[in-house]
Amino acid sequence: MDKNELNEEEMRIWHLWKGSFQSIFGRVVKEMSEHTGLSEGDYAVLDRLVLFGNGSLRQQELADSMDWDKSRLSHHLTRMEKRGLVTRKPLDTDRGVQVIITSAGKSALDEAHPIAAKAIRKYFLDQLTDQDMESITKLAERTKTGNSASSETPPP
Amino acid sequence: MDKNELNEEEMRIWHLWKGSFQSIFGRVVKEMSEHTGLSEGDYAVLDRLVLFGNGSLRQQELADSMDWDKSRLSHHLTRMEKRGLVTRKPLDTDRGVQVIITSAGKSALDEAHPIAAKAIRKYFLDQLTDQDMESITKLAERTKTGNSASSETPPP
DNA sequence: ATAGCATGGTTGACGTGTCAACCACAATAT
DNA sequence: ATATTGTGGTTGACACGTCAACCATGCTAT
Repeated sequence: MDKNELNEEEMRIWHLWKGSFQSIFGRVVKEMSEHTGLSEGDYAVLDRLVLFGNGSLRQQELADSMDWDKSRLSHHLTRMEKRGLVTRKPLDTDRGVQVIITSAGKSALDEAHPIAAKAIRKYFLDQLTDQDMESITKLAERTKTGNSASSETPPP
Repeated sequence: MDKNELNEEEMRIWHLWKGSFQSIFGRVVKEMSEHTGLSEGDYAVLDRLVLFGNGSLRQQELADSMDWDKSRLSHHLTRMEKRGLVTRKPLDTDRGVQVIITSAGKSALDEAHPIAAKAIRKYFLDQLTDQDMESITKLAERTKTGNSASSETPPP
């Protein structure tokens, strides 16, 4: 096999894998955002705030738990703050910032949960065989890097 | 099982699947763009131009083959044109537009091919067992929609 | 004291994506 | 003649992501 190009079979696998992920994931995300007004990022932020911080986390912890860099999170929180989903409060102990979910954010999250669950079932889980699940699990283990902070059940 | 929420196991599978795709795909794309200056979209456009059109296609055909809407493609081509990777020429038969790869575009594509192949091998193919491949193939078949135009070997 | 560095964040510029509105023109329908 | 619909594409606004530069502050080493 020439290491510098892919044969038919290799291409096929790569594109099937890429294609099914993007198609399935796209449908889930679209259904979520259409029915809740929350983007994937919004949902991830809100879910972590209540799951890991009981409603608030410092910005750096939030960034780590999502594997987002600080800049991305800063921009995203600015947009979310503008929409009233979260608040930011500077800490005095430290130069850190505390991110706090608002009641509007909490409501949005509560509404989003069942919708996300249904979409994930419909487009993903219902299509999986036991073999698929085993395969997914093992591949994830095999390709895991120093996957630090994401040890608990994170959002979609 | 409550249809309105996901249990631990369902969550776990969903996040493993999402996580490994994004991690692997991210590494491939990053390696490609770092070593070639082409984004995933650039590469996809250029590859289809030569593969399906021997160097040129009308814009609508290109859009269909990539499953991009016309607006997305229009914006992307504007940027690519600015960088000298493609040219656009209006057709007189029709109100269509012909998209033509430039020699710079062709060179960039030629350089990108082996780099893409190596990255896809390193981060994806080398990690797959036969069972994974079977699983990927079957899941793709199971979730396929009216998948119209993308019948041939498309780029990353 | 002061220079260097790490921490925690913000900002601006720019590439990428999506949506809705628009435009030019042709083919039909009323 | 005038309106409707379809085709093929552009445009502007705005959400999202990434990168590099910046800022304030505190810690360490000289």
